[in-house]
Amino acid sequence: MATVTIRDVARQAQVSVASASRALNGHRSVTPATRKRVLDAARDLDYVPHLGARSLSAGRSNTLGVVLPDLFGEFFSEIIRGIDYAAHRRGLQLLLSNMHGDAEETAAAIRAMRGRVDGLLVMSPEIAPEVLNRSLPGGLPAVVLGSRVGGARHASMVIDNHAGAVGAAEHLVAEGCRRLAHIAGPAQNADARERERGFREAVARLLGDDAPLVVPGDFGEGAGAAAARAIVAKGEIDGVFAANDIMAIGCLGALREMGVKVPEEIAVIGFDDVPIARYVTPALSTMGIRIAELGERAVERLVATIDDPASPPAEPEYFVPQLVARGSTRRHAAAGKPEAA
Amino acid sequence: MATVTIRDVARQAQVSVASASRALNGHRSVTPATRKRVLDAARDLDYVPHLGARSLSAGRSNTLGVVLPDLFGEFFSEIIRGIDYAAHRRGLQLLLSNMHGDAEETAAAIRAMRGRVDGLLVMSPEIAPEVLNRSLPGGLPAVVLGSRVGGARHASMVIDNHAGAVGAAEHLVAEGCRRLAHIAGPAQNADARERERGFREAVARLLGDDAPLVVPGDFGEGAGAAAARAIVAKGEIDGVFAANDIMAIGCLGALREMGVKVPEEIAVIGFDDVPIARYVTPALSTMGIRIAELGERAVERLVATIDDPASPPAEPEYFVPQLVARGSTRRHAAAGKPEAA
DNA sequence: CTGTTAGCGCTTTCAT
DNA sequence: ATGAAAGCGCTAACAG
Repeated sequence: MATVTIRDVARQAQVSVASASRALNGHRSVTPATRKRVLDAARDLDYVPHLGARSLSAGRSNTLGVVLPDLFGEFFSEIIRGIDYAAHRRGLQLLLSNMHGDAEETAAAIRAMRGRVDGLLVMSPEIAPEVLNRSLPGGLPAVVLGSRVGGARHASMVIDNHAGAVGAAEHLVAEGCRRLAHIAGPAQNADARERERGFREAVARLLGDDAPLVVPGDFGEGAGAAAARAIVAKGEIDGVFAANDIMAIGCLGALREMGVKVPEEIAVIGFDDVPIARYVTPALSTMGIRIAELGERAVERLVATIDDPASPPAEPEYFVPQLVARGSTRRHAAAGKPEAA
Repeated sequence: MATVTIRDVARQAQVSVASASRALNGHRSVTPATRKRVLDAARDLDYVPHLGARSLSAGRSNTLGVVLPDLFGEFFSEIIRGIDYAAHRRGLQLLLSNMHGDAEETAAAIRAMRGRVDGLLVMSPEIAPEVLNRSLPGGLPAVVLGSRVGGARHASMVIDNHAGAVGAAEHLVAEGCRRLAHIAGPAQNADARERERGFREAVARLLGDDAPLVVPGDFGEGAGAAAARAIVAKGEIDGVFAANDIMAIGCLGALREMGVKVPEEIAVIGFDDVPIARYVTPALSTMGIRIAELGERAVERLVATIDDPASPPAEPEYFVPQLVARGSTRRHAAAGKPEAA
């Protein structure tokens, strides 16, 4: 029980703590003999280094701080998986803090990481970039996920929501839909706003429709179902683009209950490609983000920044969602590419 | 950029670091005047305490270590959510390490937490309890999830896999199934073994079947599909209990492809109640564990142990899975409780 | 190659 | 109520 420290090891091995430290850390300037003595002592005493102390003295914690919003369901676990994978490979630990709250709480969470992490991964779509930027401690390397940070003081990785939304609309049109509707996400969510904007632009351009039906939503399943009812009530609509997969799935369920055939009568496409999308019936078409990959890439960039703090100041990096066409939009008998014709 | 320390605050406020520390931490023995000076200085300098240093000197990190297996898909995100929620409420941070590997790696992960956490939450179904027990640092409070730790040196919370499996079999029989098969999990997984054992016992007791069909699996979707084919090939079977939901879902898909009607011809039930279960068609019946709740409860227990290290030594706490009956087993027209008749 | 000496930034006796 | 000083456990110059 009596926690054994490096001093105990040193004493037992009959060397100074300095030598013990060197031996333990594999420095070259140690006689094989001493090294062995130290290592043996460590083993005998079942010594485990105190990483907290090491961080303090070495000025490096080998830990990455991760601040995520709670709102993401499967998105959350996927991105963590990617982050964890990349961090793990590099022998880095993760200090996690997923947010249930507002900007203030996020700022607090970020502050709470001071002195415990070498860098920060922050994802915070509901908070204005400037606010976020202000909360980020000056000296600490950080990578911001999802939102574009104005000042560009930090690296950022953003999902090209606009392009994704355009892609979704294009796909629906290619599949023969002529009256599109959109189920929007929360108004205060920047990603959601961009998706709506992309949708409106694409619909105007492709179909000449300047006032498409846009039903408000909140990224939740229930909102998707409610939207489906509104859409059916309105009539005419033969293609729906939901701002995320969860709402698309809610929509699918409600359409089925109402006896509307998907994709024949109404085609539905989502956004994200969460794992569930493949399992619903019909399988959900969606604009897929390789979420885990995004997480991995973020770690890579963060590590690069940590290793070279003077590195080039942060071109935002874009992730363009890719169309994943599944049953919920496949209206053509053949699966061939329509564009090829 | 020049990181501001408590000394800077002290100097600016014209007091000693000791007083600064006291004021900052809300100790009572500080003149309101001094306190104000210190707090103002801290604000002016934008001081953020160095939590790593604080941990070292105070001997408390306000951080919980979490070691989880990577193998759990949605299970993972749910339990993290529960843990995070409970930790967050108590102002605790989470140091995360999810394992991709073997016992050795797990041991390393656990060791790597020394000196950075006040306690440990470990879930490690693939590793023998004794090995685990040995890896756990002596002085560190810990709660083990999932496996029953032999020595009982640590608190543990276990899922009653056996009872869950029995419940699943009973439900299938109550729904009128007479020939049951089981899709088993990985042989080295303790949870999986218990589920199989429970299934065998129940089938023997309820149907007098001492050698039911048990198809091997690995908790993956593909294994579930393969098992479905084996089961259909064998014929006769009218009820399937899969050791987890993912395999059950794979099974459902394969059955549909083969044109087998679920639940009319074959009823299917899973284990876990991952979020996806509600979304497949037909919706998957399953033995549900309130995963997030389990995580929360684990934190509670861990905190209790940390606060009172001399507390009673670890009765294992059981979580009994509850039947969640959905479409994949509902063979009666009415949804009323069959037992009531 | 090894030991001695300073800290890392903070909390906490122990005096005053 | 406040300050001086001693460490938490470890690493990193700096001498030898």
